[in-house]
Order: sequence, then structure tokens, then C-alpha cells
Amino acid sequence: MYHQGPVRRSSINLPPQNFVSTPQYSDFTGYHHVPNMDTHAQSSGAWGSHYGAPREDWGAYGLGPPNSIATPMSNSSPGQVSYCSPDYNPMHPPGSAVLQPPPENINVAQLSPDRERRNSYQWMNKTVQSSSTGKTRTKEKYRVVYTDHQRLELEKEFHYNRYITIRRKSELAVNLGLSERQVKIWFQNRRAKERKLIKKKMGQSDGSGGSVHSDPGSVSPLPVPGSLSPSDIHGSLYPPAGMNTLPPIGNIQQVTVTQ
DNA sequence: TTGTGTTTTACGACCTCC
DNA sequence: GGAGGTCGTAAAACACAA
Repeated sequence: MYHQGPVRRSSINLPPQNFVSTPQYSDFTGYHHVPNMDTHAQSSGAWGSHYGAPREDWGAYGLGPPNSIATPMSNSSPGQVSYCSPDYNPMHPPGSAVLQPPPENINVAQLSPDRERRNSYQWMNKTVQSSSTGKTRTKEKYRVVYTDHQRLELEKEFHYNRYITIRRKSELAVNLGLSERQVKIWFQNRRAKERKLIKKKMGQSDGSGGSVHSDPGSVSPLPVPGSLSPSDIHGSLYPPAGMNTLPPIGNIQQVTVTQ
């Protein structure tokens, strides 16, 4: 997904301690993903028929059996990244959000010991003004690089839903030690990336009658608005009803997103 | 080692909706 | 007016060929 081929980020196969398994997503009320997603905990078809088989690149993240719920600092074996959506996690009923301590309290180097740059996102709280243009840019560095864990969680969330609710955005921000703005922008960029990939695919298969082929699990359909609770729709980032900005991927049955 | 191309964050401009 | 959306783009981070 994030990486072209198996080599782009060899460090993606992180040791288990790199994944601070988050007993998160507990407050998931009203956050309904696509149908079948509540089968996460039961079947190895973790992403459900709606999304098809897990992406290959997800394997690169070490996605293990979905029900291999690892507790923080647990001895989950490598390749087993727990992900327990509150949707299907009875351990954390709605409203009992168990949040990770912000990464400021976490030894970030422990999360990605092989990449010192990963400590860098802590400076993010401040912004400075560009001397010449007056534009505000974050301090010292133009951008930070998110940790594998952060990206993994964001990707998983994205895999569930292309549009994150305000509630989930807040939870993710807390859990991952990012600002809500960062989460929002990540999702924006992620959707842009997906559109770009789809466009690319469409370009490659143009004239083929629009029959874009691919890995069924690669690009999931847009979230069904009805799948969100009214409260979440109201406060969600789901595009407003009149917004005509959605990519026409509703017509795309299968698109491979390979990267 | 370096040059180059790609990907990833982050932002601004502009839009719609409430 | 503020929220979030897309689109375009800048620049850092990264991979890889030469």
C-alpha cells in the first residue's frame, strides 16, 4: 500500500513492540462500517466480503488474524497486529473508550528504533511563520514522517471507511498522538492518493469499457451514507450531500490499488 | 555517492453545507 | 463564519539505478 513493492520500506516488518497495540476504537457507537465488517472478529476474512480479501500489502504490515487481540505490550507474535474495532470488541462497550497515552509519553524510539527521525513528530505542536512568505509552516521541518504504527492505524481506519467521523478522528488523534488536523489531512491525502491510483488504473485500461480489473479488496467502495448513524453523519467528515466532489468510483467495481 | 523519480505530509485556494 | 470536502502544489523522506 504505502510502498511500492516489497523493498520500499523494509522496516515495515516491525518487531512486535513497535506496535503498541491499542485497545482503541472503543467508542464506536454510530460508527458503522460497511456491512459484514462486524465479522472481523470471527472470520479470517478480516476485511469482509465487502472489501474482499485483505490486501497483500496489508500483509506487509503484519496483519494477522483479526481476532488475535493483543493487549498493550502483549507478546503478540510478529506479524500479528491486533486491531479490534469497538464495533466488534465487546470488551470496550461504547463510551468506555480506553485510550492510549499520547505518544509524548511513549518512547517513540521504541516504536521505531531503527528510524530516529520518528522522534521528530513531537515538535508538531508549534508552528512558525515563514520569514519571507508569511505562510505558516510547522517548526523546523517541513513535515514529519509518521511512524509505521500511526500509518497502520490510519490505514486500517481508512480501509474501514474513507471518511472518518469526528468522533473517530478524535479517538485516533489521541491514540496516535496526532492532532485532529493531522488525521483529517491524512485522510484527505489518502483519498487523493486513492483517486490518483484509480485514475491511473482507468488510464491504463481505457477503452476497455470501463471494466477496471483488480484485486477486490484494494479499493473499497465509498462508504454508504446510510451506514453511518445520523449523529455521526451530522458531525462526520463525510462529504456533504450536495458536494459533487466524490470520485466516480461508485461505478468501479474492482480496482487494484497497487503501490 | 549522487542524481532522479516517487511517495508522503502539509498547506492554501476554493467549494458546499449548516 | 466555520466545518470539512477536493484540487494543486511544495518540500521532506525515501528507493533505486548509475
